[in-house]
Amino acid sequence: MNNNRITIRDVAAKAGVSHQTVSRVINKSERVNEETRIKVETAIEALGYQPNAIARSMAKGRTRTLACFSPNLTDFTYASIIEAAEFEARQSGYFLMTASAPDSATFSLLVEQLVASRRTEGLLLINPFMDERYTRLPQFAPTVFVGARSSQNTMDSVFLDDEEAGRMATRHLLELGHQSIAMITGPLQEDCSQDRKVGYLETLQSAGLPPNPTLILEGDWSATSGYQAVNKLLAANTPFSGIFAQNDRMAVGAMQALREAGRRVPEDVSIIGFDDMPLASYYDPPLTTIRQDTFSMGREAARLLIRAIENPEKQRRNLRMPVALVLRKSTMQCSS
Amino acid sequence: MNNNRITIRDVAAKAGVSHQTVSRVINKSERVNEETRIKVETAIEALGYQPNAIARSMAKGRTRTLACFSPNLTDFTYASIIEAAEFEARQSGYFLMTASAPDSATFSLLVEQLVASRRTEGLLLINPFMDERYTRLPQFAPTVFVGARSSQNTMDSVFLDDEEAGRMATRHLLELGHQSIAMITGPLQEDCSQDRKVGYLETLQSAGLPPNPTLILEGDWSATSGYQAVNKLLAANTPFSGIFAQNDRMAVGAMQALREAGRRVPEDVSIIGFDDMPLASYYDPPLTTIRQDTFSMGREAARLLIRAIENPEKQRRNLRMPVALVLRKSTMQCSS
DNA sequence: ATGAAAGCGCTAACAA
DNA sequence: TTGTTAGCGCTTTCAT
Repeated sequence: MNNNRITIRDVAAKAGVSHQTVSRVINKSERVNEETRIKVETAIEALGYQPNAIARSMAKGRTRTLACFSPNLTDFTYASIIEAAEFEARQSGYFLMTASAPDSATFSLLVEQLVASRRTEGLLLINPFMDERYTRLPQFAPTVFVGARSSQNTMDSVFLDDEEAGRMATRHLLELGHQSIAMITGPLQEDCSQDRKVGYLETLQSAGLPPNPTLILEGDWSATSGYQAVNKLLAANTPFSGIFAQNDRMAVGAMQALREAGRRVPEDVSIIGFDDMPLASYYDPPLTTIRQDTFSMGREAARLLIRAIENPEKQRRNLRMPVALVLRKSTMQCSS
Repeated sequence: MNNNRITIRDVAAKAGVSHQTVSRVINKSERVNEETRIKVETAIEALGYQPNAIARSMAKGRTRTLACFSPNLTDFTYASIIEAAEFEARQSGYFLMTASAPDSATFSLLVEQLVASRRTEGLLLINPFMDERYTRLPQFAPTVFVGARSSQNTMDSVFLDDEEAGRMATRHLLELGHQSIAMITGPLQEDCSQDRKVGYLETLQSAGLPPNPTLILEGDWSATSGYQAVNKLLAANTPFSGIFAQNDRMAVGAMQALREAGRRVPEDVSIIGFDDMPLASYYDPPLTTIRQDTFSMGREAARLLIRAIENPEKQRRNLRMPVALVLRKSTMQCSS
């Protein structure tokens, strides 16, 4: 591994110019004579010279690298946001260091090693809900929240219109004639779970329906938790003809439990999910759901972060992203 | 954004020592007196000093950063490998720059910007099947293939035992009495599709069954392609009672097509998938499949890469990872 | 055990 | 237009 340890000076020597001129060429500076530029480019080609990005970062004090932390990299929602952010960042010449931070200890360590150490110039924080995270945020690098509002005005954020989403899902079931609508929430310490719940409660209230606490169950986003929630619901013997699951995985778990209990979807129970995950339309029945545009979220988050890095004087923004109802076959007119 | 532009020299001044001594302290060098160490640590604490990783990289010629490219970041298989690799890398003090390289132009650019530029010390290449990629590999940094054998001995690789997987799936259907077994492959330019096909053909042959070309359909891993493949199969009017889909998404698409055609799974047609994707057990019926251990793959890939970086003299390895049959409800005894 | 000097490969600022 | 001189913040000699 002799490496292409060819430096700007080797090129300079070969081309018979100063290393600075080489620097001007690789930086596409205007102030360089056509002839010398060609000489330099020839030398670069001949030697196979590649600029050293670390030395460049060192000299310029900029790494053009962003950090991106999320609870994990496998949930489709996260992965999709990251993919979009990476794509958008690259358009602007930035790269992404990704890491999963399942707990706050890991998170703090990552902030120190990737952000405080100046390896990266900013942080994209996906689902920054948990525990003491908020207190461990980077001190000197801009941060963008994805999936949660930033409470202060010191930070950008991109998040869903979760209240409206909760209203939308609930309204859909109401319009189909359902009166007893159960809801399976995500972990209630997460803003989005709370907001969707608010939308649900509001909509029931507007319809003059009192909320029934036994119809509200807390899940943890997993299919298993949706499955268990429905079993609990069935055991409670409270009648219900509709379910609003705050994500598709829990909806799928719920469908499984209903199937096992001999309740048909949608004939006996209508169910609406959230996310529009891949293959949501391949379940039996295809899942009616609320779609979020993860691509736009990732893209906007990256844009905001780069803007915060390059124009720190501009005001921070909080982008509320729209959601959409996707009608498929898991909901229908209430028959009871 | 005044930044914590506190340098080693500020700390040195505050502690009344040379900057070199500070360097020794932060590098946990033995050769430093207890008292001075405490003085320095106090100064570090007081000033909130954070070592600059870029300057460190510059001086040491090492970035402790790995690049990881995959066709995308959202396919569960890829995401899961990346997550595991990132986790493993971090255990050894390495970080990961991830990027999706959907085509070879992007790939070449990324190799240049992330690897040739020495931002990263090695490359993890997930599914390096396509086009001219092989010719654009990094010249001076070690590379590990994930999901394909490296043909030369100059590179590590981690891949599935795809032939055995193909045999396993086919044997399972044969043992259930199925004689007409269709197969939906992935893109045939990918090694794994080819290898799984070889396993399928071998197993049929051992059973004395001649392969039927109309029963072999090429998909592109998408659910839609599985759906279309089955429709083509039905249109061809060739009888079949079993399907081996080379991934779960295509299996799910296939189930959809069968459902629409009024064929029951597994009563009329048994179907086995591949991957054991999340929620595979939540379909109706729960999907029998071949499981791959993506976590181990990512972990081993990262280990191999770090080994190649730190011990380049050691021989490259090609790890063939085992797969396992996961029995669920989408296959049953052949009734015809 | 500690310090001084040199240098990693580049860019910025100033001269020529 | 080009070259020279200084760093960027750290580590690595080599002295002391």
